[in-house]
Amino acid sequence: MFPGIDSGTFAGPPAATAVFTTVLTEGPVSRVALARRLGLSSAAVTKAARPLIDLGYLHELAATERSGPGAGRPASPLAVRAEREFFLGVKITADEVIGVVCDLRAQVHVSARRPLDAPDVEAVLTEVGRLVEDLFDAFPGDRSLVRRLGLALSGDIDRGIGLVRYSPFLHWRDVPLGRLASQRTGLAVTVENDVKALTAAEHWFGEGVGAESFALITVGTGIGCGLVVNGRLVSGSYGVAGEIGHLTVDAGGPDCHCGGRGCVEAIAGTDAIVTQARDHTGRPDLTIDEAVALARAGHEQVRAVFTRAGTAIGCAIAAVANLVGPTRIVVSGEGLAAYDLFDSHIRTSFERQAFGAAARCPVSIRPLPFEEWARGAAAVSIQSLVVP
Amino acid sequence: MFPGIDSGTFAGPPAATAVFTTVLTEGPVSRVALARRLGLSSAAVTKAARPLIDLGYLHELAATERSGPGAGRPASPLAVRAEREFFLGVKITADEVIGVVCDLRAQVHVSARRPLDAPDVEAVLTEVGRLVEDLFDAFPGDRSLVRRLGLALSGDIDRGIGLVRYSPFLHWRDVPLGRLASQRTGLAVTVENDVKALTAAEHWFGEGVGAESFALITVGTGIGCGLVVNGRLVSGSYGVAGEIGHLTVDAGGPDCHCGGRGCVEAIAGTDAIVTQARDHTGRPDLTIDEAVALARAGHEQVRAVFTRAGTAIGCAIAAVANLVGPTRIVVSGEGLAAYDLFDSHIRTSFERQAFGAAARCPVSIRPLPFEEWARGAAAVSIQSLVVP
DNA sequence: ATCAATACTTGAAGAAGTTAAATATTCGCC
DNA sequence: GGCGAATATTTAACTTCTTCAAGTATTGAT
Repeated sequence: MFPGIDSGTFAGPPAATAVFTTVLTEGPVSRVALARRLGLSSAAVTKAARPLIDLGYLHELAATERSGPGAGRPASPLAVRAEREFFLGVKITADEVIGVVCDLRAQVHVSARRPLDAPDVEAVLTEVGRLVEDLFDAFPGDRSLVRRLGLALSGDIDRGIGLVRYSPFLHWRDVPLGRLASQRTGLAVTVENDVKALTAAEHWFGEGVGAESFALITVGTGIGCGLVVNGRLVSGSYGVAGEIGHLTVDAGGPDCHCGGRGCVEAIAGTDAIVTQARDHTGRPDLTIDEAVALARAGHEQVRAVFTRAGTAIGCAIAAVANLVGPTRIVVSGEGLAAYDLFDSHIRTSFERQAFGAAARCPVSIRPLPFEEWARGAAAVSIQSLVVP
Repeated sequence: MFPGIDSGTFAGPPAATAVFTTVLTEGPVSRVALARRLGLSSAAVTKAARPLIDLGYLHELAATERSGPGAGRPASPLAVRAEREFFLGVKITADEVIGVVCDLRAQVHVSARRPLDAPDVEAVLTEVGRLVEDLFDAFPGDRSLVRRLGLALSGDIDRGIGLVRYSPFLHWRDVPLGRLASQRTGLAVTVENDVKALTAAEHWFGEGVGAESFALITVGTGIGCGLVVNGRLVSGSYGVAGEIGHLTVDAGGPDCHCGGRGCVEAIAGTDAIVTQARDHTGRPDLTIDEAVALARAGHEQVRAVFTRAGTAIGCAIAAVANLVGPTRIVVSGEGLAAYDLFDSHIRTSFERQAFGAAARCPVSIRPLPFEEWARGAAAVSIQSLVVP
């Protein structure tokens, strides 16, 4: 029924899957609360939970809080035994691979990175293999508790079969990365688009928990978007989804390499910001960090570049909110290291452009440590354990 | 188990619902094909289908085509008995109510309309009541086969409880239209936003059949969008979804009443087209029909207005395609009566703006008879029978 | 006529969930 | 300290739905 450590996937009756997923994502919950939440009888929850407890995936917490006004038996909340199993997550970029080891609750225990010099399949597999070894070496726990590896990279990915359909930055087409990495490492491998992986992580373990629908906007060199609608990740039929980088947001904006004009990416992408800051300072070698420093120091024109970028991002978010109406929105990415320069402008612009009540949608804005991408990959791997 | 004509909702075991929905939407299918399609055993399909046949909702068709290479018992495809039950659908606009009677397959049998002079709740209920009477009078079949009424109107609607949260054009807030109309007519009433209703109709009975995800763009006075993602209609958390009218699509476009500039609606909305045509002809009383006639007759500048509108619509579609990646797209609405003036420009612009393979997404463009809106309402009513 | 192929049906067996009753644990109150 | 009300969990009998395996039905090809 439920798998021992050796069996491949984790398939059980629907109720068991629902119970496990809910406990995993929504923290310790009593059986009665689970029953209410999932529309099951409490008897069904008891039965579904037992094998999960026997296998060590769940355990009972000591009763803590008193519930009602007066009396009653205290609940014994079910919680995930986070250290029952560990998961590897690796993000592949053009010039390095970044990896983490996470527990069942997607907490990072170990991380590592390796440079990547050639983008060919063999080189990537080799470096991923070495990175996995590094992670295993650094991992203090029992190796046999690690059976799964998630890979995340930018591009058109078929998660179901672990196929990289097309990766522009690696120049790959139709590479069966899942199968290859599995042969190389001996682990069960999942492959997912990086933005979608991050969205999945946020959906199960971050701010998206409990939201019927939400949107994750990533700001960096490019501007991306991951969507969850009706509780499910949006995949897109033709390998395309969440492409918001080339939405027009500023009628009088700069030309974009896509051929359009005033695209978000041409205003708020990291490269665009650097280019604009260089123009305004006359320093052709200005870096993004220097631009941030200048803006913080009060350089009017450079500051205006960030203001404009924040406004552009706000417009893009509003477009997403108007179209799909998410319950909440998270804005994240390396590009938000200069968070303080963006925050208020993103919000103001969003609220002005959002339609009616959509403006009330909570928006979280926060920078994203680079390891988060790898954690996203691990999160997908965790999902693949629960919902194969 | 399954309802006789008197019982309220149509709730059965999951397999029965799945079988009925599939036969309803995907035409005659054999039991074996259903089993494969739904991941059930053929025994389960047989058992699920029996009560549906007994109740007259399904029937067996004569075997028609030979299947495989040589031999085998021919299939007896299951089909919906379309005239087993009929459904009323009514679209409410600012100045009239339009109604239809549809069969189970959403084929229109009767239609009617009545003017509406006051937009207050009482007046609308009265006219809807009269329209229902008109439809009943004109309906040639047995009245007892009609038990359900769908209402569709623009605005923020809670379909679940039949509540009109906010309707700008009627100036309504929190009107429990479902309950009121049910009391008035004695029918089971569903209420849905008009664009979503049309999307639902297209999803079950139109070009959206079988598509995991698709988008319906309506072009008229406003520009709207209905979405189906992962097989489910997108509702939006704050009463907002599918608002694409104010996407910026033309950097140098005209000002829009929303405060922005170059919005789709300010370029391709019916009012915007008329305004532009008036400017170009110097005739302040020009109607939309006259503008269409002029364009068809070759009036350069007026023609250019339509070209520009088509281009703007194409941009908007591309934005939707890039964000959610639908399997297919339908562009429709009264505004496309001048279909021939738009078609190629919409396509060209869409293909230019769509990202990568998304440009391959099939786009259907066609005008929409006004009764289709009422049919959409009826379709929601049909859905409410099957999936309460 | 017989065989192979395919479609459908049947009845026994099994899985998953429900209801109702029993058990467990607490609080407030005497 | 004991008792009753309140809440949580478990147990056991039962219901429902589904599959499995074996049979029946119907056809084309030989």
